[in-house]
Amino acid sequence: MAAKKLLLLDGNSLSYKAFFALYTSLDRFTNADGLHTNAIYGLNRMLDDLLKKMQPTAVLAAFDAGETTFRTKMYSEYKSGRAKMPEELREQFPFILDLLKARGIATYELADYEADDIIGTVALRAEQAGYQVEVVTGDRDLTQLCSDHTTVSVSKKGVSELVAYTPAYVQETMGIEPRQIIDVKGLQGDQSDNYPGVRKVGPKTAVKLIRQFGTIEQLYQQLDQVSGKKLRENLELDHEQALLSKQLATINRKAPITIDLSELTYQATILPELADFYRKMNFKSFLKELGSDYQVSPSLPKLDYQVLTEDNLQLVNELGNDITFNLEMLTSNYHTADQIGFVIGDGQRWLVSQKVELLQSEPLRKILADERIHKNVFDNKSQIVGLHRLGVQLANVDFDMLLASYLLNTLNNADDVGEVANRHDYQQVRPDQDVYGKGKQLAVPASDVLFEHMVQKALAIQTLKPTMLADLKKHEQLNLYRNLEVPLSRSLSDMEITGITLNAERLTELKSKFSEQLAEIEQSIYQSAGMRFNISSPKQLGEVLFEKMQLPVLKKTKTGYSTSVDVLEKLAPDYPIIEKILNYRQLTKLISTYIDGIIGDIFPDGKVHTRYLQTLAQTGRLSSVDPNLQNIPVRTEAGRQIRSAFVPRRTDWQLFSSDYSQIELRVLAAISKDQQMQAAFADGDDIHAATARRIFSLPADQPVDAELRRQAKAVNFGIVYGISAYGLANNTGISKPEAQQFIDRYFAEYPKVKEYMEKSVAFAKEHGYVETIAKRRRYIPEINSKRFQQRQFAERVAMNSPIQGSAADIIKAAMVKMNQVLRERSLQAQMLLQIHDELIFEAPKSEIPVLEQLVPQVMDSIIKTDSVLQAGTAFDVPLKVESHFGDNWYNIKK
DNA sequence: TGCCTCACG
DNA sequence: ACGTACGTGAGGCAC
Repeated sequence: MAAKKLLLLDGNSLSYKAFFALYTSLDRFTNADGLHTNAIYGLNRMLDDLLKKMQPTAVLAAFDAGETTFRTKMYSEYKSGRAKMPEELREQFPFILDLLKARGIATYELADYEADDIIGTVALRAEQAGYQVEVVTGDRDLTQLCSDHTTVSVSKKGVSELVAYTPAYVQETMGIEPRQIIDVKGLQGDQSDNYPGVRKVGPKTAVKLIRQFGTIEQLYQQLDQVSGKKLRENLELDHEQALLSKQLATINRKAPITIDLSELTYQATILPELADFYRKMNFKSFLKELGSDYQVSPSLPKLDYQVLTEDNLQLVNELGNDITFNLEMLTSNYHTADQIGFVIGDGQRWLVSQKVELLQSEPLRKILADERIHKNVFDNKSQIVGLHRLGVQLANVDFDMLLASYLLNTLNNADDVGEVANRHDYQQVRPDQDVYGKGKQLAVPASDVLFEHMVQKALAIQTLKPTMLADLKKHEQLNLYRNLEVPLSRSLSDMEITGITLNAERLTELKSKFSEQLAEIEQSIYQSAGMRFNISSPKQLGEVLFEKMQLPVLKKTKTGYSTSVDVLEKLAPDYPIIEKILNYRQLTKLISTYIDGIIGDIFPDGKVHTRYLQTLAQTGRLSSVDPNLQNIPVRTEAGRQIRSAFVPRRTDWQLFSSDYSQIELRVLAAISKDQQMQAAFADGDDIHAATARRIFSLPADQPVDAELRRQAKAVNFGIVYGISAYGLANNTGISKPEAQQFIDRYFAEYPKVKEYMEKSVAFAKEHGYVETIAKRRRYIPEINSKRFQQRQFAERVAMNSPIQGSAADIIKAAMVKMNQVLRERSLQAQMLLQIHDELIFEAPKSEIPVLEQLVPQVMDSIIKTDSVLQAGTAFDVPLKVESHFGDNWYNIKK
């Protein structure tokens, strides 16, 4: 029989060690529920190492049961004055117990006893039963247990390095026997456990005395033989304390433990629960180490499904009226992705196929378009667009799992059913990447694998629907979900499908123009530098400017010299090369991103079909990809010319644009209820000038100096971003004290704005999130972070998100309404783009007068007419909309 | 893949 | 003492 080996773990001290070893990464280790996982992770790493190294046949992890023990009864000050356990660690203990359970490791705690006593008692019993015992702890106190059969390993800094204490090692390093450790501690006391020992006796003296006398008791019997008068006096004075301290230091090896050694048997087999646990904790690397068998929870029943063919299509007619559907696509861009199959079912019956053309058959087409049948999908927009490519309609989408997940918590988003389901405690779906691979390996798997995966996804959607809808209700977000985001997903699909027409010739024309200028500038830069180099390489450019040419270094980045615009602009007046570099940068940016980039995105129909990401931005804004049409240049003339390539679909059509004027400041005025600011908007004032008048105490009847207006404008921006003096100073070139003065003046003039900022932060601290006028939430767990920098950032987020997010709510509501109104009036005009505070349409010239009246009317009345926006308190600020039109985007004028 | 830079609101 | 303006996407470089 193999040697019996027992591993005893000091659960508390090792958890502490693991927690602090990964303390700097505290915020990187969180799972979907916001639980910190660093200690759990660190402990698991340690377990992996230990189990491999020691190969135990039995394992026990011992824990402290509570704060009061027999020791506190002996001495009430025992362990008092200790720093409280950080909340970020405390919350991890229940899961540490789960981890151990999932690893098949026994755990034990006992009222009135510490983990040490459990370990001491079990170690003794195990020694007697013939075990080799290995104790692992972060606490040196346990070294008193080491013997010929017991080794005590203490983790040093971090958790990976262990120092093994054997009797020989104790003798060698301390010059005493293990059993004498308690005598030494009795004399010297223990600061962290808060018991005193004998005054003026430290480790050196204590060891010397114990080496001479053997034990504390023998020492006191022969006190007269102690050398040193003062020492003798002190020993005498603290006689009782010494004995008490020894008692406190002594591990109780006869604790009334009810667990039997036979219950500690450990088998190194992997349990399915462990994989589930890793998934719940978001431990991707550990999950991977388990191997492919454990990537999916194996405890599932085999799924039943039928493969649809032309011959059994009537099966779809037997489905109920709450249907889950997914058109499976291989890549994320659903405008172009390979459509590799579909699944449709009602929870009772699942039907699958790889032949997406079957969706065009009458029975399927009819069900998908049926207004009376509820559909559940993962991403409505992708489904509408994907089906549209097949000429199939999708109606009455009741549940969009991705949208629901995003509204519940903006962080719970991914273009993957498995990942999103995971964040809602549903662990049965593999991530797409597992099934389809990535990069070069991306491929459609064997049909049974594909079908199984598609059905798992559909089942997840169907299963999570009731709980997620219930959660939305709890958040009071059903209105936001049903009447804003879901309808918006349809409007966005329309916009994406329509696309915007590009004049590709115009782009190539601009490219040759820019390229010519670029070639000249390039040569001129090489001449100034006296060498050729890659100007686009920040590294090489930094070397040329700051080493070869010896320009002053104003700012550095992590990896070298900063060559960003703000740095270069400061240098520009003194060094002619700088202007050329900035010019070079601008032209290369225009060519690569906005000319070559966009040309690469043009579809055969001559248009670009961007995708609006509806579930990404943490504030509730949209974003735009492939291509990004929300950052087409406008601020410089050269850049702006790119816009001339964006044209209406026909020459007798026009582009029409309406934008909200200062929507974020109006939102701020409304939600803060600041009378001064509201009055300025009600009177139709120039808000930046009005702000300048107030903070600089200018007379009401005089025009405001342009420079002062500019500064006031910067302060207004700063306010919206969650102001700090440092940030304002940095961004405007004024000094920090000056910036602080501006801010103080601002808050004095707009007191309710200040109050709003404070309230927002306080709300976030109390609830962990902030919300917009439409009840959109953003969770900000960092608001209570111990780290100043993180907390500071979280506070700015708490101030800014309701403002940016409410503005997003408003324009989204306007978009839904606009789409509806255009349809009702049977206008040919179509909405094409949304750029945060601006909507762009194309329309026949003849409809322009209609739009000029209609669009601003819808946009500025939306706050009064839309039910979703009424969720919050009254919005007492008028919205202002400005409109423009022209025959291309560059020419859009009033 | 991470960093830097720069385009927009 | 700390070192930030808020929210995004894309391209090029260097590893």
